Amino acid sequence: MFIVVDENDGRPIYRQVSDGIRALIAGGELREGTQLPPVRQLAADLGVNLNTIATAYRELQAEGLITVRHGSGAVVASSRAFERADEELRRPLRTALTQLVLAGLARPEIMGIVAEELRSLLKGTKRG
Amino acid sequence: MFIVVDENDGRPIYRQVSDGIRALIAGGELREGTQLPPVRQLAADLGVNLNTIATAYRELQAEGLITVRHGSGAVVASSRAFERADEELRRPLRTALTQLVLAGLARPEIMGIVAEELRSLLKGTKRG
DNA sequence: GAAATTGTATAGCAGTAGCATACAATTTAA
DNA sequence: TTAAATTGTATGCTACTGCTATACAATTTC
Repeated sequence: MFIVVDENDGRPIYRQVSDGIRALIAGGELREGTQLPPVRQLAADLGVNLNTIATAYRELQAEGLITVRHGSGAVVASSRAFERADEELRRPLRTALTQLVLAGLARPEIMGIVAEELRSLLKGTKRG
Repeated sequence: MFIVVDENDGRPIYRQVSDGIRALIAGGELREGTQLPPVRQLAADLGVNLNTIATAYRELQAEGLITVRHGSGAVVASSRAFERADEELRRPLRTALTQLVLAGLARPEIMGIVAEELRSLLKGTKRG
């Protein structure tokens, strides 16, 4: 699977995994009904423990994005997460934008990067 | 000081503090040469331990944004952080955008929110 | 219904976050 | 010039988190 874990990425591994899957769902690469790989397989692919993957799956399930069942496995349940507070959605955006500003980028440059990232994220979805 | 710590914010307190100060520097509210409050004072204001603030200050110093000296205190050193890899700047942006997409927002809505946040962030700076 | 497949629970270890308290450098002012 | 005040730093402790290894349990397959 189409996900990488990076040692020097500040995020914990399970979050890197869940973030990666979120991006795939948001981008339409993983559609509702699609079966996710078994925790053991994805764990082996990424070279981590199966419990780490299980944690990622549980997080996604808590957001309503996937369904996890014992003997079967994990399936994409929706491409829409449970509703969240506006502030909660804006906070990480602010943090990211702050770093871009501190990197010395001007407003139009920043808007360009955002548009570019959003385009690449949504590549393969009808929505936009 | 113009910063809040939120229990239910996933970030550790010292990161909430450093992020808050970063935003103030990026937005021009804190200019080069401006003295930051002593760790004890800011700690008392926010109801946390002084070491938590000290950790935040050290993080900002490591990025070149402030200068910390023993008997004196912390001073804003620059409104430009040390250079960072492009990927490192884009990653948190992607994560934030993903959440907006999963919240069901369409591309123009998302671009609007981004523009709005960027505007509010840069309010009070000449740059843009 | 036995074997294989798949997620779950438990236990342990290392690292992180936060706190209380003691220490050290610098500045202030007597 | 030195004592007091101010300001950051270091140490030690506790709770929690992230990750792992291993054992357990539900479901599916044959």
